[in-house]
Amino acid sequence: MLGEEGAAMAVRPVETAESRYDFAEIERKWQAAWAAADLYRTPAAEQRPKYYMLTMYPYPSGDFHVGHWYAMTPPDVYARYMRMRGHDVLFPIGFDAFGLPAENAAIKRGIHPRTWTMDNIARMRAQLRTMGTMFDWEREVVTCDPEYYRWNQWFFLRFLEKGLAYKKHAPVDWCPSCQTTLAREQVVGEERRCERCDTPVIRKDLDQWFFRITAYADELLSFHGLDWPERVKAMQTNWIGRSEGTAFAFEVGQERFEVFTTRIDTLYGCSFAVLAPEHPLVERITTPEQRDAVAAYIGQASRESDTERLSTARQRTGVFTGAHAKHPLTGQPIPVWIADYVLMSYGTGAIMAVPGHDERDFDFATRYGLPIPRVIEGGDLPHTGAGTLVNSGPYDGMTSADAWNAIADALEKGGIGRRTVQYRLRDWLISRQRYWGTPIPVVYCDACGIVPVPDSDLPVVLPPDAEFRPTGESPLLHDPSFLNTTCPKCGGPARRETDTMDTFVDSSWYMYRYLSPHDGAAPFDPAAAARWLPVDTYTGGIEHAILHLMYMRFFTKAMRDLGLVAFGEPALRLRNQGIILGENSEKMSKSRGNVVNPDDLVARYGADVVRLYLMFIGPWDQGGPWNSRGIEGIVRFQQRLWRTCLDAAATGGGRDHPGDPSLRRALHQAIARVTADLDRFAFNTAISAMMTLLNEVGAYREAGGGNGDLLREVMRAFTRLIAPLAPHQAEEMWQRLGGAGSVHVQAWPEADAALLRQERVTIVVQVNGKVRDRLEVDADAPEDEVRAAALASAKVQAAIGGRAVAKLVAVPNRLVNLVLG
RNA sequence: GCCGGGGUGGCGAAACGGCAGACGCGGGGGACUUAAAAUCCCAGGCCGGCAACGGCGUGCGGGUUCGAAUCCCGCCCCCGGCACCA
Repeated sequence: MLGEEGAAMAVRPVETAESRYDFAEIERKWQAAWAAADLYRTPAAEQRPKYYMLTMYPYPSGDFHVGHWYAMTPPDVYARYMRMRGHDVLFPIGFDAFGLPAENAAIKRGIHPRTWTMDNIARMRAQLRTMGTMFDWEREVVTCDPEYYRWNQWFFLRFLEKGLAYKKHAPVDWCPSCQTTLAREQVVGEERRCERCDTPVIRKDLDQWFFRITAYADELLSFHGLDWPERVKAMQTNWIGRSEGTAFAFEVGQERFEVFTTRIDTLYGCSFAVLAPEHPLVERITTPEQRDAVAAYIGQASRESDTERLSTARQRTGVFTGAHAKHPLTGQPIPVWIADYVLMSYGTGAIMAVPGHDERDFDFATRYGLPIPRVIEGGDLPHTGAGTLVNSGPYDGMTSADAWNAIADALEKGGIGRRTVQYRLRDWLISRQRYWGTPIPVVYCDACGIVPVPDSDLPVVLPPDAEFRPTGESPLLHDPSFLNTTCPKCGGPARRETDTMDTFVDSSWYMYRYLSPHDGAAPFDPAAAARWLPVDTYTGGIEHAILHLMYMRFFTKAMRDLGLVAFGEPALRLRNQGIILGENSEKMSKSRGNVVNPDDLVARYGADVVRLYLMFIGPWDQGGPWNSRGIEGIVRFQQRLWRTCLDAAATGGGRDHPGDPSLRRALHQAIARVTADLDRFAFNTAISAMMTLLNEVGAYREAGGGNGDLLREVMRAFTRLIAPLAPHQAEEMWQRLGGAGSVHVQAWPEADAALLRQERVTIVVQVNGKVRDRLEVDADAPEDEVRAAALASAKVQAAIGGRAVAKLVAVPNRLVNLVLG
């Protein structure tokens, strides 16, 4: 071509071998450059507003799968974005390094858990680097390091002092496969299976350590000031299970037992009472004639597993104790039964039965021929709703709501009962009968009993030369050097606690440890905490909705009450990722053969494309199936963006073109959209806005636009917009476009409202709400002008068909609706 | 049963109460090429029609409104959580 191109000739970038974007080379280059320049070090001095971006630290299982990439990309994007928006960003990473898989590897293959764990961590660190993440590795936390877990022990001791940690003999859940007890939260589903390994748990009576999370039950119900998904809040609320009711006692001769009810308004309908088979009073009140039947029933109930008890749920069974209790208001004797539909673990383990107005009591009464009185009018029995009271002495004629209060008042006045609140939430069982966890820092002394290990003796370190037995028993039980110690109080011989802590203890406060990961004097540096906490945005999987996220909230509240921090919530905003499914829309698994390996993807497409594609699939909290065709669309986008960038760099001078203003407007529209979309974690629409902008640049070139200055202006801004999502390519583009320094420390572009304004706008003309024509008019044209133009339209006139226009609705710059009479 | 979230083209999905289907995938047509790949362009909800155009369309039935995917009421279905919780 000679000199300047023919004026109207389309100028568009051409694909050549040289213009192909070489992701492998470029990604390697910039990852090395960033590391050498320490680009992602958290700023030490306070200069700009802080932003603490946190993602749930991974378990070092050995390899990241594509789900980890899906989980890790948005926090990285957001951290980069907030940095460009002018914040000092803290974006740390670490490893949740204690846990059973490491111990299983030790038992099976003779590798020490520490070796297994640290090897995995090394491999996963490298993978996280190939993703192009901006984690600050200087702050890495590895929870199996004594330097970390000593502070678990320190917190345990503080909790012990505060009465927030205690030991109790209690019926607990035991996983026979993991060979340890579990917290109630770790037993899932109707079949009561171990959350980790899916084995049905069994009940055991053991001495175990608990954290008193129930002390914060009410406070945990308040999510005030938290921007968390409804789903998570609902799950926690449901788990805590608060219910308001009335507690009162029944007298049985000299004995008495308390019951809890939420339906005190139905008290006059109580025709019998039921105790849980395990209730301590059963033995004392059972009459001699009933003794054999009761003993047989209790024996049968205790032999049955929970699963069996549940499978016969519809067939309610029970046995009469022979005893009678006195109705607190009528004084009538009512029979006392035992039945396994009453649980010892909830409320008081005893109930007042109101068969007329409760399904379960109705079934039971029907089966055993007990009376079913009606105390609320209307409908067939059982009638469980509210209504007007009958057969209720002085309360007849009252509504349920009024009677509820009146009867509660009467019981309180008579000293018989009181209003009270019950929770389903139980205290957090933290004892684990495993080796690979934090030793619980107490010793047992024959003279002094349970003695806490003094702070100065921390950490209590796991013995490194443990012997892992094929039986799966904790090596700590058989390690004399660990087991035998002296009592810190009396100096006599003592024995160490061999239980270790639930690994959820580790994860309950790791966001604090990132502030000063090597601090030898305190769990975290208070000055750093004041600067950075609480976490501004926290991301992770929905599977932790109850477990980790509730424990973490509890820890922060306990730390606040210990005077360690000034706030009560650790994370202000929470966002959950969805799950990436296999190409066949099923869960990815080796057995299904639909696993997508991220290392293969990175080798084939590069990290930027994988990041972009994962974010483009759809709303992040929704997840979705992998699509190997879909990622090719992102490859095309990447290549087209690259060619457009080279083209912009090579195009000369400021040759004006009539398309210039609309291209510049397209840029500012894209800036506005991408900014708003990233703010709301809508990565898919942010990317589509960038694709639209790229299409606009293509159309501009297609139409002969050749203003090189404008093209570079657009592409420099574009480069900054895409920098959080495709950090490597953006860095390379930034350099090619003549930008100084790293693109990742540039200021985020700002949309100019004046440039967003259009000179001409398209107005939709509706007749009776149906679109009949479109008009192009000047922006902000006066209404009567628009109205005249609308009425002048032949299409509109045809639709009106000579009828009268009764009403005209005009929305400026948008539409006119003609309503016919 | 209770709680939470959904239901929009062939597919993934967009849409402050104001042009439904942006953006992308797939399929279709075309340009370039000896050919293919790559790239670029065009069309693209469904039905009728060569077309202009018309009708119908956001799970179903009502309602509010000049105007509803969006708000309200009543259902249906799907996903997730909890579930003998007194």
